[in-house]
Amino acid sequence: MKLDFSPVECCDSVEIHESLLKIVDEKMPPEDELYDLAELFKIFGDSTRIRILFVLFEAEVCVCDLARALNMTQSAISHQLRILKQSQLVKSRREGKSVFYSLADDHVRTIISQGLEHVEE
Amino acid sequence: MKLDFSPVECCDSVEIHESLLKIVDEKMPPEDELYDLAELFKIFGDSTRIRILFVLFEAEVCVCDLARALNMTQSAISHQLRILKQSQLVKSRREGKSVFYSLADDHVRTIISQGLEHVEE
DNA sequence: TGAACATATGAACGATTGTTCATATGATGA
DNA sequence: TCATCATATGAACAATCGTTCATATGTTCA
Repeated sequence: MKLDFSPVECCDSVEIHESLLKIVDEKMPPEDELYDLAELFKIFGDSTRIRILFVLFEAEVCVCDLARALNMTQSAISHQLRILKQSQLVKSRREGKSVFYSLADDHVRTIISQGLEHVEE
Repeated sequence: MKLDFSPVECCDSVEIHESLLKIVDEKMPPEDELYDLAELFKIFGDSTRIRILFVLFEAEVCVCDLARALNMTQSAISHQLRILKQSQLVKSRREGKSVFYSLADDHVRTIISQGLEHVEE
């Protein structure tokens, strides 16, 4: 990440450059928020997790059923559920031997359906 | 991905299992759509690309200014812009030696701000 | 308590990702 | 045409990711 603010600007427009820095300063969310945001979208960036979420949109489901419904191993699903839970997109509840997972809040639904709209057009 | 639909069901509730498969069949978007959706969110799952998009929310900018504003190499930015363009989140326009990038549509804004809401709470 | 079942988790693996470096392409103006 | 500036891109690298396998933890019931 080498940077050279030499007196001779590239794009030869110092003004645009200045106003750009102003934009970055004023409108760009703080570093940690950007990081969290990217981290959130990263969660949605895997089709296994998306499929899990689509199931949870409709019902509270235990790990074993989730695995069979999505045709994947229990371990793979469990690992992904852990990631979803750590990101607080999903919550769990134990009932006997089983653990039932459900959506943590309805925000997820909105984000995913916005994404779907973009993809479907 | 070995799966064993033995007669003895785990979670011992065949009914829930059946209704789950119904959900998956009826409510789950088709395979390729899920893939595209994950692919879309993957794009947002990197803070460099998010920062680029935040700048483009405010202005049409050339690669060189983008690189300086975000304090990154021209090459790194160019690579990411290519990804953003391939996903049709961003469009470009040549003006002399420079290439100016801008948002392809306002859908992006909505998706990102939904994400921000979730992160900020 | 011990067998059986449901879930969680650590290590290991191949696959994918983002950046860097070097260089190619494209445009301008002398 | 040549030098220069702006951008694009291919190869290489370390880092991260998702799955599998083996196994640990937790719960129930006999």
